[in-house]
Amino acid sequence: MTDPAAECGLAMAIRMLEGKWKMDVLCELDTGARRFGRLRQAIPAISEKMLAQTLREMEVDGLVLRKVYDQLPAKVVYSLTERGTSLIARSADLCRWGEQFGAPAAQLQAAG
Amino acid sequence: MTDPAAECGLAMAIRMLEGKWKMDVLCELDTGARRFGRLRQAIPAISEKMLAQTLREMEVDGLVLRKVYDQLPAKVVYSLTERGTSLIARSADLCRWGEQFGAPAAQLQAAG
DNA sequence: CCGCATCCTCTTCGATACTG
DNA sequence: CAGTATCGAAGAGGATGCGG
Repeated sequence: MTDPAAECGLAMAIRMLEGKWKMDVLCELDTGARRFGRLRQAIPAISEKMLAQTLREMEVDGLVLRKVYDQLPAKVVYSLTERGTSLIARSADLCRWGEQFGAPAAQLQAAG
Repeated sequence: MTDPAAECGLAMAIRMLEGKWKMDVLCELDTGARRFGRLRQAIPAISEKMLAQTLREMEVDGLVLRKVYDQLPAKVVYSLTERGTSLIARSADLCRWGEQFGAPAAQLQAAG
């Protein structure tokens, strides 16, 4: 673990965001707090298993807050923590970078 | 592919950076152009296969430039493209975010 | 309604051996 | 020196069924 990349804060941010569904959940929760079922509707392609797993990981990383209401039927509301929202805010530069340089990459792949 | 996350430039940047070795190669090449063997020395844990594969992907994404010198023994030099360097520059905010919020996450995992 | 358990598949990655 | 080929292990992710 003496690699310089391991010490880089960017590497840590990438680890929290990599995976098939992290960005989808992050984007959805950025528009407001959501219940489990509502998230499933918003991300139709995701399975229950992966949604639960993704939310757990993001909760452990401190990106997502999980609030349980003890009632029947069960009710759980997910929302972004301050850490989650700050992550999005700090990603603005990189987001614009992707929008600016995204297209050429697809062309390279299509040509190759 | 109608997910909002798929259209986000950040998602594209993440895809280019995710994977076990992308950050290591990016950080190393950020310090200057390197030959294949030199990169292996700098990242001891990586295998030849994974280094070659990682470099290929980054080349396809337009992050890395691969320059071949037709001589014996073979000589290939890798360097960051302007796109690659701009990616690093635009990641500064996120990097600081990771340094700031990184430690608490490890504590959460250790506690859980 | 929320989410875990199981089983299965596909991709990723590591180890080893081989080529120009 | 700079890769490619092949094999096998490990993990991610999908489908389905069950429990609180």
